[in-house]
Amino acid sequence: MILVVVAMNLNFFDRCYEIARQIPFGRVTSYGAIAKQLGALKSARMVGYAMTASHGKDVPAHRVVNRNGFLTGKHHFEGVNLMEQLLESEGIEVKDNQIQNFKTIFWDPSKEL
DNA sequence: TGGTTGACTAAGT
DNA sequence: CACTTAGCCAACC
Repeated sequence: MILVVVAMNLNFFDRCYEIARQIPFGRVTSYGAIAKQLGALKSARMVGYAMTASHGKDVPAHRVVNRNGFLTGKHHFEGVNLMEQLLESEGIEVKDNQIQNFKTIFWDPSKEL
């Protein structure tokens, strides 16, 4: 068994990326929802942390916000407006750091994946 | 190498 | 209803 790594499940971070990558265009989800899908509801923090390390990867981190729809991670993007702009370019309305109609465009990975 | 920190959240006081 | 505690765990100092 040389390739133990192959059989190894993806790391927590990588799993976060896998989920985040599947968020549909124009939809958003929360850290907690992703964590829940990973079977680690109480590890929502790690999801957010994973997003911090998601730079350079194919992860639409801007579609992931906290459970209130607030853009708590906007300061981790290049410029405080980038995250907001990306969302708005997808038809998502953002006001005062909060996603409007969050409940409506919320994408629940545990239900729609 | 141990303590602090953080893009979170739910439950308790 | 505002504030605190607890759980999670990698990165950083």
